[in-house]
Amino acid sequence: MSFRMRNSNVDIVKAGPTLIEQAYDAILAAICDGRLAPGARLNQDDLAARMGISRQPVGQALSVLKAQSFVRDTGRRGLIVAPLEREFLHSVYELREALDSLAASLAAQRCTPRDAAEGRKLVADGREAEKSGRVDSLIEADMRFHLWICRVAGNPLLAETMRLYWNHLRRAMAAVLRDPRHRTEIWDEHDAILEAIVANDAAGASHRAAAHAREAGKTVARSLPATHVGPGTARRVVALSDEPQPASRRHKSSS
Amino acid sequence: MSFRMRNSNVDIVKAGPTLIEQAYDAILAAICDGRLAPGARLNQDDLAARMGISRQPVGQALSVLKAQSFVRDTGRRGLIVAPLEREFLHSVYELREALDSLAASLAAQRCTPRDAAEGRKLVADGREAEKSGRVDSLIEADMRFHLWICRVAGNPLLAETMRLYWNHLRRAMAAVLRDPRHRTEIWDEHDAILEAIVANDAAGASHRAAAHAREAGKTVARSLPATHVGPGTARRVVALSDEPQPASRRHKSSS
DNA sequence: GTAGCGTATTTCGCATACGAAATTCGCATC
DNA sequence: GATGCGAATTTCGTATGCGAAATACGCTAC
Repeated sequence: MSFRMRNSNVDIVKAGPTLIEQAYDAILAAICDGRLAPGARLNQDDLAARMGISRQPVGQALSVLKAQSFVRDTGRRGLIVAPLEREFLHSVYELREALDSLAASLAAQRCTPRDAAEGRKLVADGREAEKSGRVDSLIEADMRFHLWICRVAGNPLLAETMRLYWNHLRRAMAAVLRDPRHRTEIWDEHDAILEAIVANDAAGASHRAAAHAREAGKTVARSLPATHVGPGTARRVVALSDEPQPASRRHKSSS
Repeated sequence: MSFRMRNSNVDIVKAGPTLIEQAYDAILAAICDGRLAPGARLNQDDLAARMGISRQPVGQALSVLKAQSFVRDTGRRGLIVAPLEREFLHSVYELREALDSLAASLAAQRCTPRDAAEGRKLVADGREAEKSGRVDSLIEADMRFHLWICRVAGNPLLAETMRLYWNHLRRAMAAVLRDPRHRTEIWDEHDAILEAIVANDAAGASHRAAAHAREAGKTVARSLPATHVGPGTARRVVALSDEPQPASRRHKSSS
């Protein structure tokens, strides 16, 4: 038996990443970075073949993604990637404002020097990404900074909820950041939030975070004038792996 | 979750409730009203047999419930009903305070006379349930009132998120309401929130809702002193259906 | 050319089959 | 009686098979 003595405890037996989890991660990543376009039709057989696994784990992953509004039932047959709808993103931003505000407030009450150092590094990374001009780097830095706040806030449910919301936002942000009118004060605002948190100024951090989220929401609303970038787009899906994998790979023994 | 077209001429084709959804509803209901005790081990075969279906839809339902923290991986083999942990409920109440506050504020800005009538009826029902003294009726009335606010708020994502949180809270509330020290001002506070919403007083509604949630959280913390009502309890599960169903029922043709 | 209709194909939901990991039980040993 | 080891059992993850519903296709009639 796999008894592994650590210095104090025995380490928790972690169930290895199952194909379900891998499929979930892969599909979600593809949706969020746009490789699976909004409105694109999702085919279980197709996805399974691309990943070299059977339909079963793909179906389970899709069930979860459906519950999280990343994919949507067409009513007839099959699923589509959730369209980028203005209304829905408005909903997300409304919640985000409340939750970011809460997170910043809590983080300000719990921020340790170690946390502060980490936060400062994340802001520095963000400014770096801003200079580089690469959109995906910017989005990632943005997301990391805000999820850092959630982690410092010490509320796991808040962190998990925001992880989901951010994956929704990521889909829209690519469009926003390509928009020439996009805001350039983002990392100054982040810096201000950070310093309020580090200074244990809960009210200040909360207020700044709410204002930041509100502005971000406005920017997205401006860049997404169409009701939705919908099913009509029907761009060819380039997902996951273009070549169907040999498809036979018994269990996880070969991983 | 599902966006609903208002006065559209043709009605949307709704895919009938699949066994996955039925299994999800059944298991979630059993968890929330305590028929499946916190910490109880969940067996796919067993659940499937009780419901007279195969493991496949049960497994998919459990995947979703796991993502929503209603069940938890044991790490080794199988799942358990999530224990009622004080820390986790604290997390839920922290979020609830922020979201109820938001919901009340939005609802106050959108409340129509028709909504108001509905809300008043719900409060009346709640007072009735309070007189009856039946714990499950009280919980249901409480939940309905707060979800009414979310619906009036007009943010579908908020409503769905609060639906999940309330199902977590329901599990704890049975214990709280049986506690003789439980608060009796609940429906007075509800009434005050309602009247602020009806009067379009966003700030007042928001403030009262936040205070209400904060008090509710304190009460739960008081009634759940133990770190968790955990796996040790191991009470016999009386779930769903005690007799294993004949188990053969081809497809959904017989539904 | 278009409309109507019947067939073929796609694709999902669900059931079942199979292998692997891990627990449980039994048995032998000290 | 307690302990160590191996076989039987449990139970999950995954693959595959099957039937149904809906779409897509093709054919015929006008």
